[in-house]
Amino acid sequence: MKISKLSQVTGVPAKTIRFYEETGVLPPPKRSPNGYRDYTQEDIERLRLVAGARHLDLSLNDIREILALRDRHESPCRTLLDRIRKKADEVAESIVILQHLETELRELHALGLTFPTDDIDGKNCICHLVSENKVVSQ
Amino acid sequence: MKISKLSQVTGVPAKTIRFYEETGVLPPPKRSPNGYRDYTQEDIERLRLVAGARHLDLSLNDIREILALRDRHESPCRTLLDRIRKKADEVAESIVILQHLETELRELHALGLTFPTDDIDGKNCICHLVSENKVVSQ
DNA sequence: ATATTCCTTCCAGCTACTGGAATGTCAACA
DNA sequence: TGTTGACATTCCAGTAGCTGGAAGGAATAT
Repeated sequence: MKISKLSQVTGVPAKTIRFYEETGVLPPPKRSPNGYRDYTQEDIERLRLVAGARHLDLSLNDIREILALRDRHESPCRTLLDRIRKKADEVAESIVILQHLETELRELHALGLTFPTDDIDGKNCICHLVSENKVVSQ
Repeated sequence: MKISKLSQVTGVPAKTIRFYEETGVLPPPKRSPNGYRDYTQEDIERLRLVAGARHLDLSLNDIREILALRDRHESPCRTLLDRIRKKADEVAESIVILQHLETELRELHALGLTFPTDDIDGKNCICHLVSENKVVSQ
């Protein structure tokens, strides 16, 4: 199976497949006599696992580790579960940070709307607020 | 004022200050006879604006634009307000995406916990779920 | 004199791709 | 047979925003 076919069945761009190979996420596949990459059914499964894990926003480093376990015929399930939990925690943290950030942005925006926007040197200028430490909390 | 002082009063690492200069966010400052960068009060204000905007997660491109307006003695307040609103919208979007992701991760984790984690080839293996399209929704 | 700290420049690396150039291969069609 | 078009290959560079480190010069304290 050529790279375009693998790309099609997995939804992963060919560019990205080559990139995964180059960075050790996927093993170099056999080559056809013409030099084209020739993938097997196993490659599909492996790439599907990679794509699934990426969809969960696991890092390529995590994925490399998980696949390495698999290649040593150890079940990566425990490790994978750990990473998923850890990732969920990280995501939860990010959400909190972003919620604060959104609040801050909306408040600053609302405050800015009450100002004349052209007094570049005035204390009321939005630019001034942006450089204020009071506003730049956290 | 040397770079370490500017770094100290703004909280921006010296490395980052040099990086900002290199990438056109900050203008090259005067140099002392010994070749050291020599900053003024204005540089403090400018860097504070940059740091404040970065804290709001505005991009360096946005910030460069805003500062360019300022350097042309136009008030960047309207532009800045626009960017802040746009950024708030983007952040809101990210939050929704991350919330979905967290839900998915928690569900997958909970589901994974109910499986034997060692049947590497079994249908119940968490790895299998990760590569399933059903789970990889969105 | 020496030790320490600060300054300089430059180069490399991080994450996960993506775009593009230059070139090669293959199948179909006139 | 020639040519077109869709694929394939490699390699290089760029994205965002820094950060780390090496090699060397300069200022300060003991």
